[in-house]
Amino acid sequence: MPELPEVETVRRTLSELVVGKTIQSVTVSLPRIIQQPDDIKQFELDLAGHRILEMGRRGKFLRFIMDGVVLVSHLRMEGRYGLYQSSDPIEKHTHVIFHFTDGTELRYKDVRQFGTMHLFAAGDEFNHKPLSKLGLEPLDDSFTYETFRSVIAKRTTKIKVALLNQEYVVGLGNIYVDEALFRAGIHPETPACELSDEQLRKLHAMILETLNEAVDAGGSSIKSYVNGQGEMGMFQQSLRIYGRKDEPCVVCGHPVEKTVVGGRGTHFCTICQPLKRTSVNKVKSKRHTASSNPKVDGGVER
DNA sequence: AGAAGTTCTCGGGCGC
DNA sequence: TGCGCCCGAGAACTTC
Repeated sequence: MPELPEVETVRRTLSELVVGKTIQSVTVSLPRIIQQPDDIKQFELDLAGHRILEMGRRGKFLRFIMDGVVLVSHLRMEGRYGLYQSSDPIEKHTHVIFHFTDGTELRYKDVRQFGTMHLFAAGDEFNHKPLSKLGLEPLDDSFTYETFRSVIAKRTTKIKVALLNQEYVVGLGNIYVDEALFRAGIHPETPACELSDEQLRKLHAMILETLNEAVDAGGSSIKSYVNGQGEMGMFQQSLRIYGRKDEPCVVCGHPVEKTVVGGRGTHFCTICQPLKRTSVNKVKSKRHTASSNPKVDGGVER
């Protein structure tokens, strides 16, 4: 599925396509997509008559901000949105349709049926799952080296796994984690707590660089991802390590390796991203009271 | 057959 | 021993 750059691209596209439109009715043909409220009929009823004011994003979640309600949508692996005329034929794997008063409709398609939608009263969405426990927003001012280190540096898990955990930093998925680690020259299986200050700084910078470049390019398109207007993102051409198994490393020419880390296919270069077993553990300088959770929300409230 | 861009849940291990 | 945190494995589903 889309990671942050793809979701951001979809958000921008949907801003152009559906902001200002009023929902006349909603049709749900695959109930499992709707997580909140429990009752599908209630979901359909609660949305009818509402106007879309703005498109927001929190991590990989889209927010349809309406007058009084907010629809939180996650595309998971293969969810896609498209704007259609009501007369257009319904394509396969279309699970939710938002019928607008102007005769157009926004359709949600999802081959693997993993996507989710939650409906909340406006402003209440951040108080509940799935948005309540999300970590730092990497394109927000709150994503400084200091806040990044505060959530990552003490983790004993592999750095790739830590970066994929949305409770620490949001928006990174399998592609961009591999890309950022490659650019930073860090082996994906390095325990996060063994990274030097210098490595963490480099990693923080490369996460920003990779995500910003990808957003500017409109995201990547590995398989089924297409933005709201049906165009392919261009960043795929800029991927340096992801999907390049056995190809020569763009830096050193050594064949790119692929393994499994945290259950995910993982690409890396053994030369450019060495796994140091030396573990010259740097002393964790003054760690604050470990138990009192400093509540890192980095929320984009408003 | 196995893997595919994600996340949730469950259970075991570890430290306090 | 008990509790909480943390981590790894498996599951959710369809397609190629």
